[in-house]
Amino acid sequence: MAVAYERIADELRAAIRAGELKPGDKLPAESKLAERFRRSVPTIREALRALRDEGLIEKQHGRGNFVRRPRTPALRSNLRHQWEKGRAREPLTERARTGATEHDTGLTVGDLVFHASYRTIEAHRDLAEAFGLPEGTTLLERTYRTRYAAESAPFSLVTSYLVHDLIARNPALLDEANEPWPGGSQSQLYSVGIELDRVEERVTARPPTPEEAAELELPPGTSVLALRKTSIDLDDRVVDVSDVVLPGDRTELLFTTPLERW
Amino acid sequence: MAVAYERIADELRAAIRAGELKPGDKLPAESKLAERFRRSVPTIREALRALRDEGLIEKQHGRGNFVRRPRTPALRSNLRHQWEKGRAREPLTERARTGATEHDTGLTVGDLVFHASYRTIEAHRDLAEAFGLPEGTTLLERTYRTRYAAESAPFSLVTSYLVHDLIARNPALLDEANEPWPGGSQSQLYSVGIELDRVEERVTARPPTPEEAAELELPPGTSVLALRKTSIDLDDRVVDVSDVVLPGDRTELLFTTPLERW
DNA sequence: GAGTGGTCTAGACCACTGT
DNA sequence: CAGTGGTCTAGACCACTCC
Repeated sequence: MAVAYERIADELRAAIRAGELKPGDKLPAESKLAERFRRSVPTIREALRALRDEGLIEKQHGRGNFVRRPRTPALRSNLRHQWEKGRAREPLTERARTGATEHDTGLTVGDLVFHASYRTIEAHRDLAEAFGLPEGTTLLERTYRTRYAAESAPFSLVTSYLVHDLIARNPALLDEANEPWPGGSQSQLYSVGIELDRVEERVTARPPTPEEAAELELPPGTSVLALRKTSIDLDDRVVDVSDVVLPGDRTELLFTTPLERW
Repeated sequence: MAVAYERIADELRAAIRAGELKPGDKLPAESKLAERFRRSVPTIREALRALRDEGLIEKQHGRGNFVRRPRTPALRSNLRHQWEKGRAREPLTERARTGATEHDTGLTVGDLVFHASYRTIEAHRDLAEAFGLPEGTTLLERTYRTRYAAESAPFSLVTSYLVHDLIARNPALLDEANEPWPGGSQSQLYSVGIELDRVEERVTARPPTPEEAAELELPPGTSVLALRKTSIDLDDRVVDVSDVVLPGDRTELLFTTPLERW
């Protein structure tokens, strides 16, 4: 114990928690801290790295080290699924007005930039299990990015899988040029006669891969929420599996569980 | 670009992803890697740190660097809330048989070790907002730890808040010596005439604080799930607010959203 | 150009693991 | 004891930001 960089990190952490250093404040230069604590610069940097890994500070090359501001999180509620289900059978003009993300965020369609790309793949083991189908089943893989028009980073990375044979009845569903499909996935499934019974979402947290960190513009010292959404129809078939990666520091998932009366 | 430690990390990462280095495998010693890549040891360590921060490898002092094995996650389903509600009014003997965690995990009561401590506090702003009550309202703060008998680290850190005046009618609720209360929180609330209408859970992900990392025995390069559970009764009152911290690498949250029929 | 953080070196010494 | 990772030094040079 009593390792130098830990003592330094403890002291700075205490100052931040006590509010002596407020969000947005600049820390003294690394060379100044080295003088103050009578340690070499690399040792100071070790302490600062620990604080960065906790999400407490942010390093800005050429500018300094700053106390990080907590992010205001975007909300994603599971009520969106019921809302989307109600939307799915509405006339096109109504559906086109706004989507589930707009419903969650209170934004309008013009605030968001949307991109999708499709390809067909064969189910590997993980996906085959999720669908309850044999390995090698043909799937349609759809990759989605949505971002605020004013920001460069998308707020989620979505990969959705559909069983090719289930949706091939409506060829429009196989063409990415038809995205964004007004009314969302449930409307697409409705066009081939599928109605959802329930949605299951599995949530875990982990550090981002370098690819995810780059695409979501995540600073070091942040986590992602990994969400696997499984949509199940009235016949208990899994009709859609979606993997969603969300930045942990700017996303809040809200799940409401209604309870039956006594 | 083309920074030395990034190239080295990329090469090792590719080897792990390709399966050339399998989970549990030992990497070459840092000094060997330094020779192989013709770089100094600190540079190698920088690359290894990046891989550790991604959760790909694990450092073991005096032994070596190892490819990390994926953890098998414990499941926590929101169906537990309805299950607990049904349980709350059962006779004591029935309630004592098993709790919600046992329901989720399939374990029996003897597999788990439980600890609780109580104290009264005054609501600060964050909590007052969550309850929709004035700041300074007296709350009962309950801190819970549950762990597998065979493991030393708890699998969750739970802090629950109840409005003191709402539950004071039953003095047994104010004494931590009565924990674990058979049937859980909903049974406790039932003893003062409260029935829940719904449960709301807000989920975010972030790196652990050093205190959380120590208590949950989290290795560096892991994230936690931070869950705030709000219990709302039939009169739309918030009757319980619980903050739950779960290790991201060994927890999976499952939320099922049933949908109304067309 | 001054100030600041980013990368890297070459090596010392300590602490832990296993034989 | 040998092997390995953990901490730390003192300094060089590069890259970015801002005046």
